[in-house]
Amino acid sequence: MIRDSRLSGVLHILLHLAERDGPATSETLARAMQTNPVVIRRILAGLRERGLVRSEKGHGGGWTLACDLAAVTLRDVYDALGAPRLLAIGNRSEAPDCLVEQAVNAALDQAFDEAEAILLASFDDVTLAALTADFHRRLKARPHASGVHHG
Amino acid sequence: MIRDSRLSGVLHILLHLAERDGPATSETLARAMQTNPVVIRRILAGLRERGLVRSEKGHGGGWTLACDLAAVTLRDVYDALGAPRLLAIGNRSEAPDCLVEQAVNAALDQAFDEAEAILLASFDDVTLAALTADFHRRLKARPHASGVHHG
DNA sequence: AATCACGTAACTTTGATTGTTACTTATAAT
DNA sequence: ATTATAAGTAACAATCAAAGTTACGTGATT
Repeated sequence: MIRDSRLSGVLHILLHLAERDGPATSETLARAMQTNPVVIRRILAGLRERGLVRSEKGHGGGWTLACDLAAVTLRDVYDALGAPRLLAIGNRSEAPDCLVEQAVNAALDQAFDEAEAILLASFDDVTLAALTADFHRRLKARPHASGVHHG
Repeated sequence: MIRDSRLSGVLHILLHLAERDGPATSETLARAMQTNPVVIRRILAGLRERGLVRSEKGHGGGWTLACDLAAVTLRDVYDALGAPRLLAIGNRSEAPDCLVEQAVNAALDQAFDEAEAILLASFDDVTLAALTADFHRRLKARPHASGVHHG
């Protein structure tokens, strides 16, 4: 079971954008994220629809932030990604008329629902501004680091 | 991202075993679970090492419960499966020296750890006996259902 | 001995994500 | 206008883990 790291990745991108003046191209972002420009465009397409980023074609084009960092939470970003599944384990949904399976599912679903709610509530509590603030704290503590990527 | 349903599946198996007198063969269990005997053996192998089930070879052999249902929790079963990953999303762990990534990871890890702890605590709270009790409640509410599989 | 059932290694299939190529469309600079 | 740049997107390939399958070995019962 492979871990979906799109949320982590897109936050990474947003924070990088926040540290730039001008637009960043998919090409640039892809190099920073060690992936492919098309992957970047795919991920950011959802965010653009939510008004979190803007894209411009042609010369001098690329991606820019289009939101107030203090007003956007991890939950907003998660939703913009299409609210992907949070839990790696789940119920077999075959034979739902089996009473044994119903009993098992009922017990597990309660635990799963609770955990998901906790996670989403945590996402609600963190703004992008809090992340950039944390980044600058780290930068201050290690001033020799540039904060941007080399490759 | 595919969901790991081994926990759900193995609980299903354990409850079925609890409803039987004699041993059940991998063949029988596989039919009930709509899967392959080898898959059953693979899953139950971990449980046998933990003493939750016993297996006997040869004529009249098969799988039997080897534990006190009231003393075993979902957590024990989960651990016997090798404590598979609970969360479907996670951090990109590339470029860990990037301060942006560190800030992102710190925020997410806190949320992830909390959700995992909640989930495991829920597992601790449910015994197999509670599951069988729930099954019998359902059976009583729908007495026409057999509780076992047809196939 | 013959049959039954688990033990296990090796391989195949499946399903979702991610990566890649190729091409189109829109914008800016010359 | 032409050229260069960069996103938009469809289609395809590569990857990877889980699940399924085959084949054969081991041990127990009859």
